[in-house]
Amino acid sequence: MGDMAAGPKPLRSDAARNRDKLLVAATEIFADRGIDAPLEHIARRAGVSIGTLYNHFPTREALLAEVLPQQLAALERISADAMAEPDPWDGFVVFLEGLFTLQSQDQMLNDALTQGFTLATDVSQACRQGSLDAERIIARAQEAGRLRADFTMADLVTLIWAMSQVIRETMDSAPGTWRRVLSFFLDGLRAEAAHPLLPGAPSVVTDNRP
Amino acid sequence: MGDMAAGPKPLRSDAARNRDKLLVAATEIFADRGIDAPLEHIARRAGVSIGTLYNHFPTREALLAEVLPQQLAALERISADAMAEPDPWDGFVVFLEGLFTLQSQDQMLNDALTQGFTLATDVSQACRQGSLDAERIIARAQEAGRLRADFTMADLVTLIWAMSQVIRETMDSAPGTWRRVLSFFLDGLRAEAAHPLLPGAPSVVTDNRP
DNA sequence: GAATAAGTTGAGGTGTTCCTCAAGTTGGGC
DNA sequence: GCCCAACTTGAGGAACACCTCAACTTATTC
Repeated sequence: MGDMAAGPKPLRSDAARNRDKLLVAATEIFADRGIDAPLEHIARRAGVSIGTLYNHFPTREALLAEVLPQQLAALERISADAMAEPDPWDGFVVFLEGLFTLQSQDQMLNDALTQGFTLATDVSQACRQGSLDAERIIARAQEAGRLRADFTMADLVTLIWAMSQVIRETMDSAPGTWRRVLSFFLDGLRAEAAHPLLPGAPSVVTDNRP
Repeated sequence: MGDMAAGPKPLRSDAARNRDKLLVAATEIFADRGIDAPLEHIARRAGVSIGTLYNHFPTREALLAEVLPQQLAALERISADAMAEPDPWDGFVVFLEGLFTLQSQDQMLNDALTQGFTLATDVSQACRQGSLDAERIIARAQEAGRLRADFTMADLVTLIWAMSQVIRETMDSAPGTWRRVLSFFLDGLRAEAAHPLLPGAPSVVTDNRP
């Protein structure tokens, strides 16, 4: 009764348990080894054979598609916090700080946002949602005359690329370095700091990734 | 007579030819495949067996140590140009533009500067020389009151990390993007743009790499 | 033009990760 | 308690990159 909409198939109890163990293991391993961590490590950590992993998740992307959105959800909370900030510039800053804090805590997220928008549909879907939020935060700060007018969504993507590397490189030796870089960068994003772009810099930004 | 100071050993003619072919091939392959390119590719491009490559260069680092400084030399010319610029700020900008132009033209250099000061002694030696030049350029711009006072050499290293990723990511799809990011960043580095750092940002910079 | 030291070769061993599949195990309905 | 579909297992094949070394080739010297 009522399992008409259950869709796929009910899993056997042991299979369900293994699936969960795999998801937990994947979350951990991906978080600190990054998105390219060997799947064998995940299977081992889950106490399960590699065959079982492939049984449940035929590709690495399938596994990521289950694990990533969970982390990506944190991003929505951050967007909300940012919009809740009364001052639009502060909101923009809160958003960036939150975003990079997440990235610095989770290598998977860092990789995902970098390599990224090139992943499984579920994932890029979540990214797209994040993009919309970001766009609103940017627009609000610009309308208030606080954020320089020529800053675009594509520039945010580029900034994410830049910071992802800084985070990767300093995570162990000097965590927090990214806050310093961000401070400098933010000072260049204030409306009153804006100078003409360097000659040769593209002024029309072809959207970086679809 | 007079080969007392010749040091190592005179190479046989064919060996010398092969060595040259290897260096040329390495320069090309490293430049567009990056520092981790398979050594087999280099041997093949040189028209020589993999054994011969290992014969001449026992490790990847040994090969890099011959090829990199050659490219790194371009950096010295850029430093010179920068110091020749009458305006200290312009000099600073010229230096950064030159540096990143090099990086965007040569994946090897990009990787080397990123991963980098962790390489063979010859290489890190050359880096150290570059560091000294950079330090002078920074100091000059700061003494003129143009570059914000809290910008350090370690921040330059961090900036290089950041830009290396931007360059890697946009090289094919949108080259020149790095100029846009640099424009924004520079606007944050002007003395008059300086605001207090974000809370949590390290204000004393432990030198990033030895 | 022989002799030989110098140099070259590439098949093959090592290690890593990917992924598959035939054989074995087990949950759960009867 | 039996049975079978569902699930698990891990050895092993494929791909790639590393590096070595015994057998071969060649430049040079006399």
